[in-house]
Amino acid sequence: MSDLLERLRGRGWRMTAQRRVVAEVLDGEHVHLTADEVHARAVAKLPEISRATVYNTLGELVSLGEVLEVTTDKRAKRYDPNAHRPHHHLVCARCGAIRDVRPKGNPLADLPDSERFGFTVSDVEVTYRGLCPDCTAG
Amino acid sequence: MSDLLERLRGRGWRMTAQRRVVAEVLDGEHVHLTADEVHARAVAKLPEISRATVYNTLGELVSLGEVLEVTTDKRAKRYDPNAHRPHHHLVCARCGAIRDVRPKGNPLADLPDSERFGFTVSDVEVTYRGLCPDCTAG
DNA sequence: TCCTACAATGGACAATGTCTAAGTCAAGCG
DNA sequence: CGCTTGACTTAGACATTGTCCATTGTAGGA
Repeated sequence: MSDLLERLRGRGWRMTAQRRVVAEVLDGEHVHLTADEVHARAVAKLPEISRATVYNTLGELVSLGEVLEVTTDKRAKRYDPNAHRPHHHLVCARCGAIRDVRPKGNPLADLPDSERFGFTVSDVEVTYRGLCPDCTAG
Repeated sequence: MSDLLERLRGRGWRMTAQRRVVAEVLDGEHVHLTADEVHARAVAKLPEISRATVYNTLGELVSLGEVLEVTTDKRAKRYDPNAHRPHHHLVCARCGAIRDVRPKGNPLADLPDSERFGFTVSDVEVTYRGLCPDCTAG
């Protein structure tokens, strides 16, 4: 949204048609798109945009903390525009559908010092796996 | 170990030199290898083993539940021979090192029905991210 | 020992992501 | 308003990881 564009401009991001389009695509649908899906949608709005630019722009958005990378399977990374609201993911093992969920506890607190092996732990990623209603029925 | 080979034989697995080598590699080091790393180590023991066979065998071991697939980044899948002891992973964001850890809580229980959206949830995967001691210091 | 179904091989192919050299353009400056 | 400049974009080659298939080999039973 313009929010996002505003923030980026404020950080000295040079605004180009390509970047605007990528940001719009991410903001338009709050689903988790792969880089290629983002590219496909971007091409629909700006036919000459290149794949490299989409990858670059996504990478920059991730660095800036505006977008999260999600790796649920080992196919493509997915990009999650919902970076400012902490949440986890529920993935269908059959069809790959992804839902955002918000469990109760705080998994970070569940990792005692004795299990940290000197690591500076800064983040947790929780992925629930199962079958979505459609795949359960089918 | 022979344990693993025993179990596989008991399930009617046809025993070949290639499969034995792959099982040995996985069992030898309790670290998390990528498919190509498994292949490299297997080649050292049995030079003519092919990449396809390693991939096939790893896939079968996963299907049989003897080995777990771990996807921490979007590089290669990693294979975790520690399938019979539930655990989670602690990953260094810089160098990629992986440790097995055992947090206290049960994240499955932290996902209320209202957040399950009709899914049949069967599994959770928790990945802690941070910096390992070496990378924290460096 | 011989048969046969299952397994292995190797090489082509597919999917995703990265890099580079050259051209293009946003935005500040005069 | 028109330069200038360095950041941005492009196209396509390349790299990595994984999958498929037709052919050849072999484990294990009869």
